[in-house]
Amino acid sequence: MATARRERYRKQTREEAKAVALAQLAEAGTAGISVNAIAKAMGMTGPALYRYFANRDELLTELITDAYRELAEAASRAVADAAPADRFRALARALRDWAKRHPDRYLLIYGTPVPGYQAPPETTEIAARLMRTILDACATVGGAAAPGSGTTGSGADGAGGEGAGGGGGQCLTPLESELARHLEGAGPWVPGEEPGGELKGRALRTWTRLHGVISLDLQGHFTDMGFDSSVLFEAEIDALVRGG
Amino acid sequence: MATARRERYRKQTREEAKAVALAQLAEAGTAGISVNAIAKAMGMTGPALYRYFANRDELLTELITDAYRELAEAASRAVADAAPADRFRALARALRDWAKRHPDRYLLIYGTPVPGYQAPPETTEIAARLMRTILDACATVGGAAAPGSGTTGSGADGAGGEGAGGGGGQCLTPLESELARHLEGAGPWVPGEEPGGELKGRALRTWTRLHGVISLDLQGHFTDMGFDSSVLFEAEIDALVRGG
DNA sequence: TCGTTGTCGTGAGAACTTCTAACCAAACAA
DNA sequence: TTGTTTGGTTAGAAGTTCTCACGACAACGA
Repeated sequence: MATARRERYRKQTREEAKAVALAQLAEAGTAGISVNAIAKAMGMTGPALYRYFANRDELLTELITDAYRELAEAASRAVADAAPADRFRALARALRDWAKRHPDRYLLIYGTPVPGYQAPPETTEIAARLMRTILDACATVGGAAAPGSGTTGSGADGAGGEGAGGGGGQCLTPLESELARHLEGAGPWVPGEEPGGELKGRALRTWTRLHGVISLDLQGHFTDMGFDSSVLFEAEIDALVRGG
Repeated sequence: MATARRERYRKQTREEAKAVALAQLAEAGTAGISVNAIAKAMGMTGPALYRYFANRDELLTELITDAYRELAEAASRAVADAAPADRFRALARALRDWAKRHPDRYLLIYGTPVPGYQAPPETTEIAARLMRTILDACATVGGAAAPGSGTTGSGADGAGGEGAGGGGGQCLTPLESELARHLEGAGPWVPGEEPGGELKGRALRTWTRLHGVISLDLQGHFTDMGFDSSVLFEAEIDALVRGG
């Protein structure tokens, strides 16, 4: 099995190329990633890299799926490490922490797509895994107690989220209930048993709300507004565990 | 004043160039905008366009500020045309409608920024105008009735949003109140009198939440999930007018 | 040990890109 | 009419992605 050496070497240079690409991404954005420059930084000429990546897009795609996988892993690890009652907050904070630690990579996943770009099937598989994590975490907050649409989620141990305030949580607005009904029959989001419409609605809200503050924060739209974005983020977490 | 002819002609070709650029943007993204190709489509050679735009970035910047201005105008027009009680919903829908009508231009404003890029001062002026519109619309929903931090917003005619459901709206979670306190002293967001912290918090929540579903929708992250994003959007509007 | 095979890297080059420089003609101003 | 400004051209530098033909070298079978 001397051919294993080659395999290892091949993988090694691919990883090195991706590392250099990440450095370029951080300091000059997606457009700043140059195959030629990467090769030069690695001590070889441009065309040599085409032995390892078919074209620039393949390299970019690999960067995207890697980032996506890491984000999903950070999320599920945070959930696994937290006490049941803290899972939802831990998930939210893990998402934001990862994004703040790797802003360019987060925007690589959730940033502006190229019109013709088709996400590879592996990406959708990772998306499903992340969605599973979000759904499970949502099921731990207040969950399963709601009437009507049955939340057939998996880990539904109703621990509830330290209800400190006054108003009754978990009461959906009319349109939120309509959303739950609308989502009831929505296609297979995750492998395994499909959760109920209300749980899906909660997951969707957490996803979009957290992404809303994270992305605007990363893109610098909060600069010069004189406030700490983490306070806003924590308030949104609070609103989510409260409002369902 | 024969020089006015030249001024007019100059403006005209600039507009034509931007129109061609928008077409390229729609079908190939930001990276697909080529000065050379634009010039060729207009019937001239590449370098000729450099008489009208200093470089590619200036053209891009003009596209961004144009889009930003149009979005802000669409928002304020929608608010102005709506009855006081419907202003908030009208604003939210106007933002989404414009984004769905011009997806690439919305992502030009709120999409992935180039690391070195510095937004021109006019951009921040437009951002302030849009924030003013959002703040005013937020002041019409439930507003001004909250105790504590005084909402010194301008058009605060408390019409309220058709409270159909049961639970009492406008009760902030502990962390939402903390956000309001935190925002109380935040720097000058808008020209004129500065609104109170609670109102700012509401505006911030509507901004980030609406952007969250709009951007994920435009970037195609909802495809193959089998639901109508407008239902989610309406539910989020509902949650905003309810939860403050 | 020799010969074959497959992989890796090189330099050359095509077809692009942005952007500068030099030049020319037409339109405007005095 | 003369002079200046403006808009267009071609040429070219420096960069990009990516293909191709060639040489060098390691791995493998006989």
